[in-house]
Amino acid sequence: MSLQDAVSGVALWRQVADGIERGIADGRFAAGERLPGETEIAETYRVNRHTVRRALAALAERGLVRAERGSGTYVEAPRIAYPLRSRTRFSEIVGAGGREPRGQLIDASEEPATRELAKQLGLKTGTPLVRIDALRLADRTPICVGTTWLAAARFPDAGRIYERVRSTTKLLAHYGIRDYRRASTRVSAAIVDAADAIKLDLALGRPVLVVDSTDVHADGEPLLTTRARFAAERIEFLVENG
Amino acid sequence: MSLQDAVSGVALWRQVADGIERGIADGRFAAGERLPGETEIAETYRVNRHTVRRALAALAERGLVRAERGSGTYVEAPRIAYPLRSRTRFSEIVGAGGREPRGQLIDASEEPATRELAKQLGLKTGTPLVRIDALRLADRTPICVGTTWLAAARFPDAGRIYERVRSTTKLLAHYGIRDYRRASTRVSAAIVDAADAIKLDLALGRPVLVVDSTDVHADGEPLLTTRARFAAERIEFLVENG
DNA sequence: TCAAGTTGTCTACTAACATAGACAACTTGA
DNA sequence: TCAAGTTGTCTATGTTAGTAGACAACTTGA
Repeated sequence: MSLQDAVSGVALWRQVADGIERGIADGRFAAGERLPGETEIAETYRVNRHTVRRALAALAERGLVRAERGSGTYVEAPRIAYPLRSRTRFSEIVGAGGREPRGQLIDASEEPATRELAKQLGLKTGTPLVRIDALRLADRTPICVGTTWLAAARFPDAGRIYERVRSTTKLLAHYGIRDYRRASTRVSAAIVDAADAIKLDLALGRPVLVVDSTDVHADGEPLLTTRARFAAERIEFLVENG
Repeated sequence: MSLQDAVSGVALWRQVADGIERGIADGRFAAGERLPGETEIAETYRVNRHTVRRALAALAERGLVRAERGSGTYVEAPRIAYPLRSRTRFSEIVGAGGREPRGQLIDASEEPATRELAKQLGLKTGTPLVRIDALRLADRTPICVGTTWLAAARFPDAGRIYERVRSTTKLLAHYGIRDYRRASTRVSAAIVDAADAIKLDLALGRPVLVVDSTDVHADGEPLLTTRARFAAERIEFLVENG
């Protein structure tokens, strides 16, 4: 056969499911449209019809398709466009798409800075940091989980304050900071880990877009650094070019 | 157990391999460093040692780790930073990292514009386009495959010319275009498809960063549009912020 | 030298994956 | 109404993934 020799470690039905999902994501199968029949899909992927059924069942459980007995299987879903700008606000993007943005604090804690975090924030390794884990949703769909670190000494009680204001901008405003900007943004992709998969309601093995960013004060002082993981199947980034 | 109930369709050993790879990518395991012992990894992931061995074997085959009998398993690899700018040149980025950039034409053909491509290029659906598929490597490691479309009427023989000059900039220069800029860039993530997996020497099921971009003339006329797929495990994007 | 800890190899068993074929239940359009 | 095409369910069987335990081969440091 053609698929199974190429891959290892990923079940055939899963590969078929991913293939169909890619078709939905890139528009080959439009929302509302009928997918090819199970027999036809089985032929194109050169697998048994039962394998295709399993793939479709998995997609159906995630709400991407819906099977109708005697008729066919139909597509259900879209993707949100997310501009990467200096002052992009999550709520504005989601709101612009006619969806209701929501934020949710998962956890706030203190932990010492790793070498990497310390470098980002211009601190010494081991400096106490406030770590804030938050989840962002559009309507009821989870979009991303973000982990933000701030110097505990500079921003005392940041966790509790964030819990109240639920916004980074408002959090900084609380400490008298009204002007700040994005100093760096790094985008990469990875496979979702177990903890994020649960929070994002994402099947394990799915890709996430990982965005590492650092915000600095107008005078250049590093304020906070964030690592956000976006469900790749629900979002795409728009990069602004001069 | 903890992993297998959460996921379905992805083999346990594969999940362990991905977990370790993530650790390498984000620096938890630095290059040259010794990984925890197989028994310890088995305990942390709550799987059998044989499963861990299979995961490590897969990573070893991809050149990410190297096992030394009696001693331990050691990390081998890094990631290239790739700035997303208006006038970023692949060769400059790779060259700056001390690696030798290479380009390679995979295929050049003609095909009619889909609705989507026509929109990007400001043409009518069905207009004949030249399609150029190219692979880019750093030293001997494949970094990305890119598909570029140009209007066949505006750029006659573009495929053959590209084959000779092996550069988009030089190709446009051939038609007298010396000033052009990036009009839009969209970044998303997906799972590599079978064809790209072979070209990129990537295991199926691995994530790719998908970059859709359109370049326009100084006067705003759309020139070409590209869909490039980057091996996520070998690259990360840097977004420049004002 | 030697004990402790490492990777490498073997056998054995259970559960999940994949194929194969048959037929029921239902929808659609002629 | 009815035939063709669809999804849903069942049984059966071989292959791959995962667990379990034992021991060999090798490295390291005391």
